Amino acid sequence: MSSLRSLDENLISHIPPFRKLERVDVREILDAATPKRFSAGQTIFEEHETAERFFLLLDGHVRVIRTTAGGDQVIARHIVSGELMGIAPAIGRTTYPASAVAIDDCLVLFWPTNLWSTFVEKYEGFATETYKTVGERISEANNHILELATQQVEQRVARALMRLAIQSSRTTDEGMEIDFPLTRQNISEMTGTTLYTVSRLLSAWEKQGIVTSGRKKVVVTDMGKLKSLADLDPMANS
Amino acid sequence: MSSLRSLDENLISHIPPFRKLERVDVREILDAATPKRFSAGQTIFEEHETAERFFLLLDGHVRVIRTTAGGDQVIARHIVSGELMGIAPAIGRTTYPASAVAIDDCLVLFWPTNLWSTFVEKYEGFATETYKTVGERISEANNHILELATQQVEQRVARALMRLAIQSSRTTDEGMEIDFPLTRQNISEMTGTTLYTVSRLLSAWEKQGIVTSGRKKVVVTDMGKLKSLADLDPMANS
DNA sequence: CGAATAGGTTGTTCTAGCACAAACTTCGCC
DNA sequence: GGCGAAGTTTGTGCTAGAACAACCTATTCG
Repeated sequence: MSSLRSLDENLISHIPPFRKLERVDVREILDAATPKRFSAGQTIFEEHETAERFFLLLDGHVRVIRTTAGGDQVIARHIVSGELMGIAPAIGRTTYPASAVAIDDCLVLFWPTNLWSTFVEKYEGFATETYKTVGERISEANNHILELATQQVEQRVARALMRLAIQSSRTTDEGMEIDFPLTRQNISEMTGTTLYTVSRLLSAWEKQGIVTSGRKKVVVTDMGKLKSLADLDPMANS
Repeated sequence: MSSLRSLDENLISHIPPFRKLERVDVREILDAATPKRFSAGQTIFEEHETAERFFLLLDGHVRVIRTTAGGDQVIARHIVSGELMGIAPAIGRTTYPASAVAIDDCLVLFWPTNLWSTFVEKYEGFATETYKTVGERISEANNHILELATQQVEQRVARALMRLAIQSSRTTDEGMEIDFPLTRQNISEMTGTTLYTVSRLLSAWEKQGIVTSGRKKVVVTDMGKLKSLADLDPMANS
């Protein structure tokens, strides 16, 4: 009760889907929300499971994962604070299309799925903003397809690191440090390659001063060079 | 005028987004629509172009294409009759995310984009149905990513053909014939490989009685075998 | 504190499938 | 009815990157 009351309106009032709302509406939405903590490694929801809730990540990082029949894992995306997740109802699904696991300790709010339609009808701008989010995720997915179909492993890994650095890093004196634990294996699951190849690439890049990396840690020290690797056209050898 | 009046309500009344509508509503929607023909090879809309219209394909087949900076093409999906396309407004975009070209002669209806919000508000079930469509396309895209990241070329091509055969084929005495012109090059652009590799695969499969193929033509003669190729787990060699 | 475990590196081998080349077939069209 | 363009086949390299193996280094936890 007291923990519910303690949810501050500023927590969510700046987040896109809620940005255009009146203070009272935000209050209402918060009152309907349940906050929950997940510790690193915990599963927030599972692929194929009935989507009984949708979530807003307030703090921490979440990995969205799909698994093949053969047991291979693919990391579809990373969710950072301020993003909605598990929004199956938005796209007419009753079931989650992927699993979500907490990378570090996370704080989320969640609502029962049946409230989705209420939100969409009642709160001006909520629908448009979330559909914009959906649209962005479609574009991301399509770009990912384009990359997998046309680019070399080196470029794909370069792009993946660039995106992560832009999406979720802190700037240190070394450069842009990706601010959640990230293994070679993780990177390989984002790019459709093997942890060995990623390891070799990182080693090579470290020698060229493009990145610094350690156990579960990657720092981009020269974004310019990384970008030029990502943009390299493999066909342009004329 | 007379061509407009000639649009029959049965044309669209059975199509998911319109299925739940009253006859009058269907009439209204048809009256707002412009019909247009495209001949084989014509571009219906182009990637990055401002999305001024959304379309319903009434007859024919459309290829949805994305092009990389390096000039490579990727076929994102095929649209068959009865499907909406160019629905950028549904996902909060003002611009088309891909190009659409007519594979054979096509008949489409289109509406100005600004009618989208009217449709969503005014017609019960239109929103839910279209968001379901959006959801299906997201799933498709994610499956495609999974495939590209984890499967061998042979499986990807097998799957692509399976899907096409299911989605758009006529049954002849030979088997399921994909009912629009489809080249080796096209298949390679759907699966992220080269036309040479596709050609070799088709030749091999033809010898095994799985497919029959000719110029711009593919017939699946043994869906069961094709499916077992698609499902083959490359890791399962123990 | 020391063993177990998770993560990382690097060498070696091997092959799927790309690249390029060349010839063949089918089709549309003047 | 024959020419050119578009589509297909097949052969011959060749290499990116997967697979496997072995070893190393942090971390964690009893």
